[in-house]
Amino acid sequence: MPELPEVETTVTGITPLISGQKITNIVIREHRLRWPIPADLPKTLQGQTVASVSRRAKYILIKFQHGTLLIHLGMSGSLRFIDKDFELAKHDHVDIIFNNGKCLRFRDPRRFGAILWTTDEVSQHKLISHLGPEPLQDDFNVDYLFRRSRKRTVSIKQFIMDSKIVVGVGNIYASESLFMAGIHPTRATGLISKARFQKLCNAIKKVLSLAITQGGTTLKDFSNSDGKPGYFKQQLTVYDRADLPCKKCSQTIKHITQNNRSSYFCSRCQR
DNA sequence: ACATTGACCTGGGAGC
DNA sequence: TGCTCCCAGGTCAATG
Repeated sequence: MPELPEVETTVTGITPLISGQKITNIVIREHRLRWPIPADLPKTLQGQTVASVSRRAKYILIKFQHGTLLIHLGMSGSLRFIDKDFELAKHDHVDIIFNNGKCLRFRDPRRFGAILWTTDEVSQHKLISHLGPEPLQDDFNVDYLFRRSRKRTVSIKQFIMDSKIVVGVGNIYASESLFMAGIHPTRATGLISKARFQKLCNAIKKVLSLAITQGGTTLKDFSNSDGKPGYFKQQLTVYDRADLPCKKCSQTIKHITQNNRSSYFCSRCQR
């Protein structure tokens, strides 16, 4: 269930557990993810020590002396830190095994995720180089957002979900942020005032950082066999609340489809 | 450069 | 029970 907060939580969770640990082996049971897992990955990483763990957009970056492992969780991926002999489940595609008997296990039923190796500077990587700023950093601000928005005809929801504009705003948090900012999801991006972009920018930062806080409490135990699906559901103000009353004004929440993705909004609170 | 659409996968739930 | 259909938290590649 990975949006940015889930990825961030995963990174914070596994960092102290795998940093400085030496890989003894990598077991790949299924190579066919979004792109094939490199067949020589076990050979590449055997005996190597984890130098650092970080995140860029929704990519988990595990750095070694001579390169970086890029992991993306796609729609249904997860990483768990467990004993290497922990019972295998369906869709447990990859084990990264450490010399302390522990294991980072990648599970991904839909196989939209990715595990790739690069020896280049990560920021130059094909999947990373075109990405926009991180939403929680200072270069994502109203001036930037307003400048990029001019002459754009797409709806504001599509715009904030465009990773070239800003990374990490997935379908849930797009709806949530637009509600908080009081902006209708179909509104044409190029016609929105700077004042409203200020609200939107603040909302995106607020919604994501709040969700990260929540994720940190519910997913903190990475040795558990299972994550907790829907943990954020109680916090949602509009997402997946079609036909339910708006938490602010009681108006019925509406559901529409934009570019084949669900959008939820309150037609009274959002204009 | 921008906008739109299809593609990649499996699983779960609704409806019959 | 079982079938079909639809939906799902992502994002790249191809096309106009």
